[in-house]
Amino acid sequence: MNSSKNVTISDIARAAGVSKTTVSRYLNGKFSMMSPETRSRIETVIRMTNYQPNSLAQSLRGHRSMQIGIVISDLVSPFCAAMIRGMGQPLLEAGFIPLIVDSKEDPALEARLIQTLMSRKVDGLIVNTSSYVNPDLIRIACEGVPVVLCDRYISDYRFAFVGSVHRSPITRLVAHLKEEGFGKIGFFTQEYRGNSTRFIRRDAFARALAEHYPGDDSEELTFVLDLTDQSGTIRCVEKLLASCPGGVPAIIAVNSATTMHLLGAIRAMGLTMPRDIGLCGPDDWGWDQQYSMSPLNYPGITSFTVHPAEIGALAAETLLNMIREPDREKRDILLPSELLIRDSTRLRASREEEA
Amino acid sequence: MNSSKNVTISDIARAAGVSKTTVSRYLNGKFSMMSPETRSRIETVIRMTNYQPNSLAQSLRGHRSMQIGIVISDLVSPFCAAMIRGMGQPLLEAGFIPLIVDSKEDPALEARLIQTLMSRKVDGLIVNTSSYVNPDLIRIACEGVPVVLCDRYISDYRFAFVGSVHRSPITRLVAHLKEEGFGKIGFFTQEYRGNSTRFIRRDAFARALAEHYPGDDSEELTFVLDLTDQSGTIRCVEKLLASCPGGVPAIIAVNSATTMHLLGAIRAMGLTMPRDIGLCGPDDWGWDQQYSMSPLNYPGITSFTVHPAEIGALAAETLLNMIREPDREKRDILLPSELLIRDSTRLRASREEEA
DNA sequence: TTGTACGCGTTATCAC
DNA sequence: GTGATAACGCGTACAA
Repeated sequence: MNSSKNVTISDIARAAGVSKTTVSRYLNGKFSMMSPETRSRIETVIRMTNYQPNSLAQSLRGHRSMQIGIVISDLVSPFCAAMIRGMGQPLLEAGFIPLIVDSKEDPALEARLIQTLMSRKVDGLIVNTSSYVNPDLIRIACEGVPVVLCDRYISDYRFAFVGSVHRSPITRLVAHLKEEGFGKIGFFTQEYRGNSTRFIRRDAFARALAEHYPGDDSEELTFVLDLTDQSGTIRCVEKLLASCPGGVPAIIAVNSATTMHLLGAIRAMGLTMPRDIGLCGPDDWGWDQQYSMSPLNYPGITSFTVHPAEIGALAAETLLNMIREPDREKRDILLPSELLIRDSTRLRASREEEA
Repeated sequence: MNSSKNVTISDIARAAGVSKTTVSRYLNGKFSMMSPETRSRIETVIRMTNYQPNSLAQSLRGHRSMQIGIVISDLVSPFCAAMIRGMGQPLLEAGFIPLIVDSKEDPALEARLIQTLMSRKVDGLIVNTSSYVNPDLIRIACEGVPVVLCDRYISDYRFAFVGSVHRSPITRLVAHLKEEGFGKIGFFTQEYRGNSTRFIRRDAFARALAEHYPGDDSEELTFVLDLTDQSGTIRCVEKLLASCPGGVPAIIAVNSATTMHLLGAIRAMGLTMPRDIGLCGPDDWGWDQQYSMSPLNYPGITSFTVHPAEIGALAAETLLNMIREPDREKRDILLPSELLIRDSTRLRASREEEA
């Protein structure tokens, strides 16, 4: 959008010797309403000038901006990046352009950004929220703007939601670790209050522990890490090891960032997996699908699949449906997960090998 | 932007008992042009309705969309994600909103996306290109739309450019490896033609090799990998090992994705660093700054710093300057890099330890 | 200090 | 088949 004069529909009309109306009809494919020769005249002029209609004017006139606001909690996380990529295709194909903003896990910033998007007149909102309470968002939804929540949800309101199954993979992981003979399981997490995903995973851990390790206290075995503090993490791992004398403990990491972090800690401590300690967690980043030889694969780390790109794509499609048919009932979509057992938790096999 | 009637400037005017003009003045902070009481009346009404001006109409009227197009080559790469994050702050603070699109390293898609952005009337373009030739982009720049290239450049035209120093870090790396006593250096890269960054790094390797390893052929020692083919990579590593009988070879990886990939391969082959092989490369992802214990740190991998977020921020600021002062001369900005020597290439120290 | 009237580039309605 | 014309919501000469 520049100071230099842009070619408009009137210019085309004048050059083709027709009226704006006819050009507009041409642009919207109403070819049956004009003679073949005017059609081709217009076509030629448009070709020559490579004219493109001003979508701002179209939006103003048509009351639809064809813009979708996307609020993401942490753009640099591979999980979020993959979700965003997943959203792009369906939106662009439907003629919408995403306005992507990054709240950096800051609820206050998130609120401001949502305001910004609203004043830009977006036709809908996909929110991967940093908040757990967000009255503004609820108000917006009530005012009739289609909103889809993505991966994380908010209390006090039933939004359309697309995410992953979080509970059952953790449950199966605990059962698997028990079966392999691990003596103790620690759940290593980032701060999990105010984050529905972490909260559910940690809750699933607590319940599974009660079933498979009846004596253990899930409070004591939940370690809340600061991913920038390496020595703190090492102390937590040491504590877990000390709590399991004569046995081998295992770690369930709450997400991939924590897994990577622990991978570093375990190597720094000179521990061998699974002989000294087990490690497993979600593959939130979808790296299993993308890279054949990520650090998650060698040495193989037991994980369960998450599908961020698919979540994003489904969220976008859900939103598009809401825009097309506003009164359709909304239904949550939860993507299933698959367990991938790898060496980092194959304790029995490793023992047999040594014997 | 919904079917339900939105509150407009006329509504505010009517409610406050003034004209649209006065409200408009209020919105643009021209308080000196109205009496204190009308000002407060307007303020009240706007509060009550939480009215926000329609930015579409503002843009149409003012010939500035306050939108910046961002074309990224690979959104899911941590490097690109960090660049985008860096752009966000300056743009939003200046009142612009980024329209982010992902070309997925596809030049044809890139061209289409740029068209889309132009028809959305963006006020400027930041392009992290997937092409090496792009006449459309050159045409757009010539038509007066401000364009900044980011990290990668295009042939045949002098765009404003923000990127990293690529040549000297590789040179210093080769010198370092020579000094440590590595017998051979292999340059492991993804396809590097049509990618200015990879091309420069590989060229720097060739020149440095000629200086420090006069006999070696840089052609033979350049290995072009497919990051989805693990066995192919392993064969390349084996070839490098075989070419260095009685000595220890080292690998320079062209980027972080390749480094991660090689890390997996080396572990899968059961090799120990630096005893059996050396490994180093750029930290394109800025993980050194972000995570205290990334897999790059344990075991420590020698790397040189790259600053994607800073590149993004500087690119955004450069573009804003171009918008504000169109005729200012454009100057390339190249961010410096720092070498971080870690265990993966400390061959001498490792030998002394063993002795 | 305040208001009127026009134009930004489109599309939809209605008339020819 | 084609074309005036009136919106869409806002900013700004110009007038009062």
